[in-house]
Amino acid sequence: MTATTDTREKILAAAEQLFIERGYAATSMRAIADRAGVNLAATNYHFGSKHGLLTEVFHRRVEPFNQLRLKNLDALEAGSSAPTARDILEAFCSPFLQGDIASKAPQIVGWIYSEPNSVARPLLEREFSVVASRFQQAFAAIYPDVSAQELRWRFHFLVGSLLHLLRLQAPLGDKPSNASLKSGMQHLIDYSLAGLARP
Amino acid sequence: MTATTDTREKILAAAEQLFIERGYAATSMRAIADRAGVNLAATNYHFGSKHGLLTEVFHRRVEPFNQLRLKNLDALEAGSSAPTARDILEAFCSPFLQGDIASKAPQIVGWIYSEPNSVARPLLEREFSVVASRFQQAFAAIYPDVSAQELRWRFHFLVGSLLHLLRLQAPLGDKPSNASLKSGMQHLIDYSLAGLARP
DNA sequence: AGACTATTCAAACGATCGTTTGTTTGAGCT
DNA sequence: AGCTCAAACAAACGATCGTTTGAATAGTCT
Repeated sequence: MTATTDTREKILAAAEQLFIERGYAATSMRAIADRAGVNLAATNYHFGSKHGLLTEVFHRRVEPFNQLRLKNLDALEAGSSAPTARDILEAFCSPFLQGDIASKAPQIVGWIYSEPNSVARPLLEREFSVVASRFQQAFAAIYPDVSAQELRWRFHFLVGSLLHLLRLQAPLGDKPSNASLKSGMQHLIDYSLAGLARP
Repeated sequence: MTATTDTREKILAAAEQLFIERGYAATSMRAIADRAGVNLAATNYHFGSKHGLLTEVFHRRVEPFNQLRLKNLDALEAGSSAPTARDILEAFCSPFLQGDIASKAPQIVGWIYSEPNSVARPLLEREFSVVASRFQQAFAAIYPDVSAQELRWRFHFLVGSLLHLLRLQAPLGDKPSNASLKSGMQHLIDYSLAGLARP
């Protein structure tokens, strides 16, 4: 039993890292098995196929991550005073900084968006559509004078900035580190608030 | 002679489209040769290797494109009155809308940023480092009270929003079209100006 | 103990990968 | 006419791909 979860976990960890480093298509099942230190056939035994492994790698990180986002938003909306735009933005972004639950989530999310549409789109729709619409509604409640269409654009650009931060961690020329993601997120929030809260 | 350039051009066009659709690693030389309607060996004959083909596909679109960006910026700085932030931002973004010179450039640029670092990074450094630093200097001249570090962050987020727009054309739920890229670019400029020009 | 189930393993399956080979083609030149 | 050489071609190279097989192994229950 422990051997099973051990093997599964080692495969997931190895696949996760290799997908982030090289992308899905450029990562072979053999490379995954080698890095995990398990037999090649174990990958197909536990996950059925390469695509099944991809789905599981992505889901196990993003699912608890999105749960935390929604919990944050629920807490805000259940509060006595109306949440500010900064509150909502931090509820959306801060889970990327929680080391315990989301140590790899930033890189996973940054990576999956960069896969070809045929690979990424089904996973994105399944995991993110609920969260995206919930947060857009939250912003709409704050900015009643901004049209839904305009708000979608602003949210779109916010997500783009966020993904770029997650993928590169720091601007070109700077070197990435854990600290730079945290401070980068603060810069991102200040930057995005200016774009979101326009007349 | 015309047969030569014909074959080269057909290969480049086919590779360009397939790289955008499926990504570099997932696109085979056979798929490229098939779509181009040429012999498989012609691909290696004309470009040396798959990586050589990638380099050429990327360079031939981005080179004239960046030239136009720099020409726009030169024209602004040579003008009688000092350029505004909007002027500079439009000099940076508008070439994506020039159908003749850059019909495929938006998708090419959006795609290359999403390739794994081992593939994308060398190409990005070679083609974009000059343009990026020139435009950052232009912004620095306008905002003398903003530190260079802070300005790099803001430029970083601007690029992220731009790339997200180029990759998806429209927010999720909306359908992409030529018109939506043009109007999306206007939304992007308004959005980014707010984030760039903060106290 | 013996039967049953879950997991690991070495080995191989056919398919497809990027690249190379040796030959044939055809236009330009003397 | 004969010569030259870039270009196109069919065919194959060895390597690697995702996946499957069937036997060996370990753990659990009666």
